[in-house]
Amino acid sequence: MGSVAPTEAEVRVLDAAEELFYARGLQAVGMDAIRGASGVSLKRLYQLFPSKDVLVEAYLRRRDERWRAALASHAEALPAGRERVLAVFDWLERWFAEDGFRGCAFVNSFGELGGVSPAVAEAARAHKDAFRRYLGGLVTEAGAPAPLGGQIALLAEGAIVTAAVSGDPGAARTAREAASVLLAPYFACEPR
Amino acid sequence: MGSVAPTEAEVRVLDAAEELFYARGLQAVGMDAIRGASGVSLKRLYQLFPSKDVLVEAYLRRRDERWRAALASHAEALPAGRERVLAVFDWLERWFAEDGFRGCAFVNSFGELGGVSPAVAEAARAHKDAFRRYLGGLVTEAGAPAPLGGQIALLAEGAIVTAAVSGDPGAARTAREAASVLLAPYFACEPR
DNA sequence: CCACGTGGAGAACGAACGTTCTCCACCGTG
DNA sequence: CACGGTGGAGAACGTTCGTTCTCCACGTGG
Repeated sequence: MGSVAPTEAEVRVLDAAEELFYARGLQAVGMDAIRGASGVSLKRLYQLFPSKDVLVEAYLRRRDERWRAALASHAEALPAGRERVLAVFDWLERWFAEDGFRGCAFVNSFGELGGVSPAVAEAARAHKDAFRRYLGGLVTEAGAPAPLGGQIALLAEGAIVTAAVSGDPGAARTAREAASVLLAPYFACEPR
Repeated sequence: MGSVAPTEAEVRVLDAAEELFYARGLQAVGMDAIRGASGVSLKRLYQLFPSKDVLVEAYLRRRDERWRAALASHAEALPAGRERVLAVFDWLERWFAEDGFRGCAFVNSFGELGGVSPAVAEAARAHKDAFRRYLGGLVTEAGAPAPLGGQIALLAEGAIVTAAVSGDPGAARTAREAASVLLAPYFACEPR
């Protein structure tokens, strides 16, 4: 599964692609815009990514890895348990408040091309699956029953889409409170 | 706010637009495809909807009205109260299991064009707002505190996006169970 | 100096698409 | 029959975009 070390031009292209695709959508961004934003010539761009589809898939792959790594690194600053589960929602809230937040890149891509591109649909499915499994792990390692992971994942998904469409980062806090209630029976006597 | 009675051609165009836009996305469907599916000539199509943007907005407007009316008509078959709130998730489950279900048309449209078309972003915002307010009404008329409406709305949103991306209608049941737990404290002694 | 490969800038090409225009068949009225 | 208006089929137009091609400047090895 190893990618070789990416060249600097590759990084610049992927950075530009991520910024533009996420902000404006996949189809609204042309290869020319990516060339302009990355400063990489069209010829080199097509050497690195032989078609736009390939670039879109690379964008989604890198975004998936980075997003989940950032979440994990935030959650794992806390000891396993209830607090670590709830920390997910704190991380979401910070994300929602970032400039240019526009929801989940995978949900957006799925909405745009999921009906027409199996590769995009599959990337979204895999990302959401990994997220759900990760959350499930947090929940069971906290000592709560596994099915609760699915419920808490639903709250997180709902918060992401609601924060995106309504523009209100507070959805994260609402979700956190609901998750806290769902978790409560398994941590009966601990405070907060 | 009255629209005049729609002509038969208008209905045929909107039916075709809804089917195609929902299944494939907004930008992936050309005016020619809508003309073909509706059997209405291009000239007439442009008389009825002077541009694709206008047609997209009409599609979203009609879909919003119909979707919320269908939900309301299902929920209101039950008496106000806890059951009526939970009935929302039963209705969602049936929707998820329909052929061609591909998530929320507004979330999909927002993902595709929300970053680039204020009209689409606003349509999605308004739809989600109305849904949240409706659910809030169900919750408070059941005697539960209003903030619970927001939590339950998050579960519903999460179920919709999860069912769409993963293809599993069971997300509705997971959400229903979580909602039932959140509701429980306010209906302490009733069964099921 | 020359041959040569590399890479950049941007023109060019072909397809798709939104929108408009042309042409014609059809229909009701004098 | 002449005539005008309506609407359909689909060609045409202009633009955008993914992709490829042309041209040239530059640096390297003989």
